[in-house]
Amino acid sequence: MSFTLATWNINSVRLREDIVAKLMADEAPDVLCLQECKSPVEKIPQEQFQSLGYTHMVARGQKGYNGVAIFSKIPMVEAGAEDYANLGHARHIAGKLENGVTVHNFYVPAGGDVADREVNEKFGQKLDYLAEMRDAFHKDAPKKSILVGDLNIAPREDDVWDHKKLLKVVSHTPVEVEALAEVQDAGAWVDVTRTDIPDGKLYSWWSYRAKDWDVADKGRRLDHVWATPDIAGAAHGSRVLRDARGWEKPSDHAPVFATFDL
DNA sequence: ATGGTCGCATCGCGA
Repeated sequence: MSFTLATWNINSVRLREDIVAKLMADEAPDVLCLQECKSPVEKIPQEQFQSLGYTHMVARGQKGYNGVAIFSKIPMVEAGAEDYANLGHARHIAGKLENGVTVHNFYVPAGGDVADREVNEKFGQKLDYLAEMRDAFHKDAPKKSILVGDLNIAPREDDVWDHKKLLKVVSHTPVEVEALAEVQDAGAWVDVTRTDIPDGKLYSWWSYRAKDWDVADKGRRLDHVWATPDIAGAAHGSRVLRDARGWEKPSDHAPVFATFDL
């Protein structure tokens, strides 16, 4: 069977219910992973999504901040949720699809403005979160798994609009890039997006602060689709739906897609 | 070099 998965930092699922529904109607991924839902689970607007065929949901939520959800047309059993670095934040949810594939949906801490844990506690929390992700995948090797989400790190030079200008900017510092590589190595995760689209600039986020985001194109690839080696070869058709960044009242992130033929 | 924009626990904070 074949299924398509998308990941999207939605920046409030309640405010943007209609563009989530638009994505579901127009693009119809079988599985849609959202981050920054900014909603308690019980206030996630499920009715419209169910009517579009997304009859299965697993989610973790909190009021105002964070929050992750997986909507699926494929039956799903919840496999769990972790609170890495003990932040008490809703940043991870995992679901197991009935085809045996486990989907991990992450919202890694952004890390604040200063890339120094001595003066910026949030940066330390980001590094701690990544270290605990690494340790968890090292301890329990993932199989038949997909990891997606807003990882808040753009690892490659061509994942940012200007590598040199961003070397000291949180999301592209060498220490973060190394920490993300350690997570990836620990689970033997394959970067599906960059396997499919190996060359050229590729972004999934553009700041709200640039009114001419499309022309200026000062983007970063913060949103990722990874898979374990046993299913990574089945992946194809990766893309960023850049158009969605220009929709009415947009999120500052665009959805990232991949299809798996299993 | 600075400030710029969003969303919500809304006039401060996180992104």
